[in-house]
Amino acid sequence: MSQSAVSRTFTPGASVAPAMREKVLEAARVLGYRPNLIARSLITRRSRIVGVAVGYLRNQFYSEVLEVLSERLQARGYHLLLFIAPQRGDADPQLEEVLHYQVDALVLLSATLSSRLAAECCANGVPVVLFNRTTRGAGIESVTGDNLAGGRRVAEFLVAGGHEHFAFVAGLADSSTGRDRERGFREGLAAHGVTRIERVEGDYDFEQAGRAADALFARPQRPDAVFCANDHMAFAVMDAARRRHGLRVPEDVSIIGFDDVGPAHWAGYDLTTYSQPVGPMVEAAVALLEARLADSAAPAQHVVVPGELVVRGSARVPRDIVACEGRRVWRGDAAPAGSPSGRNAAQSDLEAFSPENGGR
Amino acid sequence: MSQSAVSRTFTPGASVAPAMREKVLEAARVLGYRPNLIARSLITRRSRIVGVAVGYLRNQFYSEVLEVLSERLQARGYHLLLFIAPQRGDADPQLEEVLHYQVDALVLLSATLSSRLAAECCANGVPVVLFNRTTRGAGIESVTGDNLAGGRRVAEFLVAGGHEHFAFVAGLADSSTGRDRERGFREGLAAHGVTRIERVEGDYDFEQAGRAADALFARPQRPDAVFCANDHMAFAVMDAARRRHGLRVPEDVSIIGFDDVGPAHWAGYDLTTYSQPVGPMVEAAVALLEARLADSAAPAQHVVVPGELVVRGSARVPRDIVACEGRRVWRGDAAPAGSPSGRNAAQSDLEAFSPENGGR
DNA sequence: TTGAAAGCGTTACCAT
DNA sequence: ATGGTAACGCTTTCAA
Repeated sequence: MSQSAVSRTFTPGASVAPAMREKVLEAARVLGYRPNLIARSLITRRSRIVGVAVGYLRNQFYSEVLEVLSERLQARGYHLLLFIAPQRGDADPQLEEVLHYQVDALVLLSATLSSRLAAECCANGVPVVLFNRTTRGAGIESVTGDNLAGGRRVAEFLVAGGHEHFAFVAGLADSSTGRDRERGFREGLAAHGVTRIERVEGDYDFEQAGRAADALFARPQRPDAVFCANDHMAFAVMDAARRRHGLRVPEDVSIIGFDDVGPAHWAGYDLTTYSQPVGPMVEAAVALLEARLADSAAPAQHVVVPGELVVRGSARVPRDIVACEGRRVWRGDAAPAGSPSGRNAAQSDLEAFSPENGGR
Repeated sequence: MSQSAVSRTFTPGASVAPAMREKVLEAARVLGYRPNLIARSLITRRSRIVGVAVGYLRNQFYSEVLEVLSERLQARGYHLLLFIAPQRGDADPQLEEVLHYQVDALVLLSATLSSRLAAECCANGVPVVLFNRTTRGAGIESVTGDNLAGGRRVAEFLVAGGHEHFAFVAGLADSSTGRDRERGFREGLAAHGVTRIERVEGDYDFEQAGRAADALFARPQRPDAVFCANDHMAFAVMDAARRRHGLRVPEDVSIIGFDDVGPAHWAGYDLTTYSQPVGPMVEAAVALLEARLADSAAPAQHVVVPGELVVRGSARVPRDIVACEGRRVWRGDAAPAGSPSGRNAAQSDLEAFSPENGGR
């Protein structure tokens, strides 16, 4: 039988007689033959490989995203060539190699990876999706959480909780995500006349955030409300507060993060945080990718996926907090329309405050 | 200029005149030309791609391994095609697709992935390295921590700490790793005449481990020493003990894990655990891979990388504990020869017990 | 429905 | 040192 027959057998929907099909399949079984996808991609000019670059996996947010992204992409028949940026030094030259594999698209999973490369890919006709980051450059898709609204809502919540001395643990300076969270936070506080905010740099790094917190808690006017640019740093800040400065959380100091990663609901931290819903964010990224792959002329979009304030035990709660479906919600000014409120919800879920559910 | 000239320009160490080299490079710059690694691999029959399959990334051990593995592989010019096994259902058919990309080797990063596929690859001449798992099947390389010794040492430590009622939170039944840890634990206890061990199934899953712990702590004879088959489950067990059963750790119950993942040293958990050193384990895996790639007839090896008991605050310590270089070590019976002990070490590092260093 | 032949971008080999 | 050409394993096009 001919090459063509074999090709058709392994091409879904090709016209091949059942008899021939069986013959080919049988021969393949005997010979241990597998179609070589690399050779295929040479002629079809589609590798069905998506390059994924990520800064670090220690921040669980990225592990979670990678896990879901991989699942969704695999479900659509894509495979994923992983690139993890080295700790120190410029990642670009190495990342560039990924492009040599003729990836169909590139997902940049990091608040900090260079956008020079993104622009270059884009110029070469390789769709790029920035995940958890934006850029001004045209033609580049991006998906982020609602950093601005999140920062603002955290500010509202902390003000309503009666806090007086505010601090912000920043990420990296060249991260649009961190900047937006900070801007939202500042705007939210400014709306209540608060302009003085202690600021330290955590660099999105656990150890560095711990040191920054040490400095913060040693200042003469110790803050009683700390907003961290992500959960990963918030854990370090909580460690510093409780273990090294003898502070009780939230009695002495309230700490709030951003992302709502897995460990945020672990009892050891029980972190109040603003969520970035991984499922919807990944779904948006994949949709953007497919749209672009189908029509390369489609205009680049920037999708903002809404999150919510997840009220747990690491921050003092305002008096008007309410229990709803086993969790605490705070309406504040910014609650979505139609969200439950008032006595009924509170009534029906009073057990929400039992220790099992995050009461403190 | 010819194709050959271009090829040589991009082949390190090929003989090409500087003038020609420049000419080619200049043309490439103008045209935006990049060598197509896919086409190259078609002829060289080496893709420089390593397939990496992993069960889940929520267990930080695997995120950490993936991060280091990626770094080491990239440093050697390999790239990594990632496959994450879906939560439910058989992963084999999907994983099989990875093989169609002509990967140079396959790393199975999971205590539970099927070994049928491993055998098949091996038959096709694709080297396979099992990471954190072994198999009886011949021809398959593997790297594990010292599960047996670890389990035994944990047993010794808990006995020396004066515990009386022991429990084991198991992983999955078809995991050689989990079985070895349990066997070591049982042997270690048996050496001291303890044969009664409460056993629950945690399935390597956070939620399941939490439920298992709930059952455990509700039993009439509550254990005062719990060994968990990995850290990931130990966190859940600690949460259950402290939050849902009002138990103090380690006063009421000692909890010990296995792996020494990042969060184990976070103050919220401060977990005593037996380490699996990620760096050396990955190094071993890569060495195995390269040896096999260089000489495909080399006999398969099974490398066991030694770990150590990392003494922190989640388990009651024996009286003969000693401070050494900022950390607590317990000599017990199993200490490596030449490890520091006695008054000098203890003396020189008394500050090891300050709060900053994990004292409790 | 099937087969023959061209061609995808590269390297290997052999001439020059 | 350089160029020509075959080959890698596949899909595509065209003819039968």
